[in-house]
Amino acid sequence: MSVTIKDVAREAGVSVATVSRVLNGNSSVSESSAKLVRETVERLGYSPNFLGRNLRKRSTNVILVIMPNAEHSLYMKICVGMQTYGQKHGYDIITASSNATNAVESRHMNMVFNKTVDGVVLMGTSFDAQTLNRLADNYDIALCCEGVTGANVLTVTVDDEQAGYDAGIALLKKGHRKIGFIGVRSTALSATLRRNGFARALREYGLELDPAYLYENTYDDENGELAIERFMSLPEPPTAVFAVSDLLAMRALKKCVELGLTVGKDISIIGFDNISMCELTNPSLSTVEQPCLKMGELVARKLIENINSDTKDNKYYTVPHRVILRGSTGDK
Amino acid sequence: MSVTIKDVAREAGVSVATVSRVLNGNSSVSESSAKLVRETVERLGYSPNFLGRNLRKRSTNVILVIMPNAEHSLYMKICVGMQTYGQKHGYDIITASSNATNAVESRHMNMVFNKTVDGVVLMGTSFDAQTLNRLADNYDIALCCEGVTGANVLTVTVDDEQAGYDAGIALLKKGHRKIGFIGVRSTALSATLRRNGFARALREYGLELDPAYLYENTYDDENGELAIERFMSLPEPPTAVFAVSDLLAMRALKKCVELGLTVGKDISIIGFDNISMCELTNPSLSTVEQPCLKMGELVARKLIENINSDTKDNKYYTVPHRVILRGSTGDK
DNA sequence: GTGAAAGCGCTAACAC
DNA sequence: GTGTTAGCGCTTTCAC
Repeated sequence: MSVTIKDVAREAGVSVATVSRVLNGNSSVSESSAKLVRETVERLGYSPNFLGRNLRKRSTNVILVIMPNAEHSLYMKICVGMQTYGQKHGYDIITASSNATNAVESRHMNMVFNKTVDGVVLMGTSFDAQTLNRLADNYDIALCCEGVTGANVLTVTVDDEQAGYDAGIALLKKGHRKIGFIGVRSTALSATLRRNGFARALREYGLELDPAYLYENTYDDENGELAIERFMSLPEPPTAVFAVSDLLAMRALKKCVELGLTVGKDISIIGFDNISMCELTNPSLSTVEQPCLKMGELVARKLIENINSDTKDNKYYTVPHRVILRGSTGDK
Repeated sequence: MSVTIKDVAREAGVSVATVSRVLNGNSSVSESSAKLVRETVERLGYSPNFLGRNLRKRSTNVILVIMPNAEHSLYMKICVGMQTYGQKHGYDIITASSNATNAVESRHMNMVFNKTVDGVVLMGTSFDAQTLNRLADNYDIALCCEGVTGANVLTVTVDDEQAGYDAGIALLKKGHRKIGFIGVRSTALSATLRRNGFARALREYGLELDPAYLYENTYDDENGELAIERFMSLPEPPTAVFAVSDLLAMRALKKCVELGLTVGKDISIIGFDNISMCELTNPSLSTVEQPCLKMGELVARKLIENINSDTKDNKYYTVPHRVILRGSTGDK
């Protein structure tokens, strides 16, 4: 049924080694044999079986990305960046989603253990530092978007603390002094770092992070709405809000509009990520951009370098973020 | 370095065949050997190499999904549905994006040819019917979301014509008679079918599809805005708009708001897909839901059945859609 | 119930 | 420049 290298060799009247050489193009083959082989490959519609090839080579040139939520366009954009780099260097990127559960994440990690893939990128993992370090000893793994304290593992993120600071400064510069913070309470570092940076910005203006202006729960966008409800019930509601994700911010924005507020005037909102949807809200949403393509390319490059080297680079890389002001933020 | 079945066999003092039998649990092995093997597997941290296993079994239990645009949450949601079914039946789902270009799609198809995956689902393909039929003869492939006329290939979509009809009727029932249509001009069937259904609804109310109310270009969301600009410059602008995708509809909605229109009152808008973002616009967006999870499960089930059978089911399946009315549609 | 051995399709070391 | 052959890790027949 399926045509193999043997069939090609027999048809072309050469050995399988010659066919293999032509296909891989590293060893020297006479032009006449090469031509003959290429023609035969074409004629039979032969495509090398990668299971055989990879088994022999002990590598697959495939990288797995495990993400908590495949419906979040941020992650998929990063994958596009990885693909861009991977394509140029002979690697395929495949994805799997863990629904942010450890059990599913572990299941997918089997693809690393059983050599289905050469390496894995974890976009926000449920593994702890100790586990990650143990894994990194034996396999090529990288973290992206979300670092883990104490994990001595290749990591690519934005500088979340600085990004939080920059978002805060952007609002402070617009004259806002009462600023609500919609965060996430979890083991995840990034949300905490963003809050820390935000608090640093406030301090620079002689302000403290008022607990009343602090709403922290999960990334579920419903919390954007709940936060606004809480903030607006205060005697002195904030005039601006910083949310650690665009989805939270969008839901907050929607709630504000429903409450009759003019966003960008009565209240300013800034999100985080710069998903494409930011430009489709009314008004469009200010945000802190994560350079997804750049992040994807960097993590792919570093991971592939690790795969092909015996000295692992387990450094922590940060990529530049960028505050983007749109209609949802205005002067106080 | 990597521990193999041989190591386990040696350590446990049994043959590799016995280890294999224990691992696969089909053949009969004495309880004592089985226990011994399991303990040794545990102790050595053994994980079977899938390349070896798959090479021998001539299958990988992996299905590839090729989608034109990985950032579209619709596709990812369908993948979640596929995963749900796949997980229960021992299949992994991996994804790749083609950026809607034939070259990239073809490149990814290599994973099918070289046996890296057992089958493939194409979410809107650039291959023509003839090519698809030829491929389907030799490989297990399925189309999802978007059928191809003349392709005798397993396909799962909503009934696009009926869905277009239902969307039209929903607006007509609200009293609208001047309805703009934002469509897509391409080889893709679905957009055309939706327009046909929409036209059928109009005819039922004694109306014709007015070319002035017809804007057809690409899925690029910018067209939502351009369409509204065109419609609103007409002497008699439409009082409602039906767009063949939520993204087009959202961009149209945004433009209407910018023009000072009250969406849901001055103008009604209905989209297509029911992506989660529909509830985050202001007002929230009416739409025609594609049952992503159901579609994913169905296409996974049918494709896996095909993979494991020698008689291929190449039928065209439709799944039920649903009109969801939200704030963006109101009475005329 | 268990082991020996063949072989899945391929690459690469070795011989010529 | 080319062919022969071992072997990647696994499953599965075939003996016993």
